Amino acid sequence: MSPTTRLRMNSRPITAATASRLAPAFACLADATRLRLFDLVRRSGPGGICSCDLTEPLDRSQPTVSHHLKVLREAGLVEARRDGNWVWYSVSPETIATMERFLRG
Amino acid sequence: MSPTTRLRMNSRPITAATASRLAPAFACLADATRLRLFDLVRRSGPGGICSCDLTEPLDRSQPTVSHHLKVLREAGLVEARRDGNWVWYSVSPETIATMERFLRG
DNA sequence: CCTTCACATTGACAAACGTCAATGTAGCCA
DNA sequence: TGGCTACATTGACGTTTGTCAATGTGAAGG
Repeated sequence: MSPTTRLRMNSRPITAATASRLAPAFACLADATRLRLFDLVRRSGPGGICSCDLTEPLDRSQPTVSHHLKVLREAGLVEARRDGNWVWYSVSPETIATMERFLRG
Repeated sequence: MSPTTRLRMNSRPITAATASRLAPAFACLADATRLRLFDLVRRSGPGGICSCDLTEPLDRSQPTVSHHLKVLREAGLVEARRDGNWVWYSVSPETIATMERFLRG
């Protein structure tokens, strides 16, 4: 018989469905470029940062940065606000808080 | 001139090197199966959980579970302790704490 | 209109990833 | 020694991912 069969768990493990909702959020920060991108957006404060100011510090092409911003936006890590020609990105705190709660256990 | 050129940042953004060290930790939890695997290990408490008790609740083959455990171990999220034929896995808290600090900002 | 600027989308490609069947390895016990 | 058990490794496969060049879109200014 397997050794932990009779061990009691502290609480229920997360379901496969919950994991499938949580994993994409972690996947957002699984790439170094995207992690730095998120970091830059977060440090820009509540006003946000313009997309055009992100290409140079990341040393990536404009389409690549645009792609990563889309991934971050669709996962709910950042939000975009249009102002004329410019698009300002800022942090959307809810998903980050969910990830933090999971890590805390 | 770009709109945020003269904005002052709260502090320095993380370097590319730091991001390259942090991203693999997030990549560990970027897959739903591996996230559930980590969750199961964590809930098993300080004594850890035996590898053979992880295959069935995850509905994955034994080599797949073994592979994911290796990824988690090499990233410093879990640690393994051998006891005869069995291998017990438990959480290694340091990397998780680093991820948590990053999320907190 | 026409141009320019900021940003998004498409298409393509190499690299990385998740998965399993098959096989290998190491420890226990008779 | 031989066999059984728990786990690791290998090899192969289709899928996903990060990247950029080329192109598209939409808003502002003349």
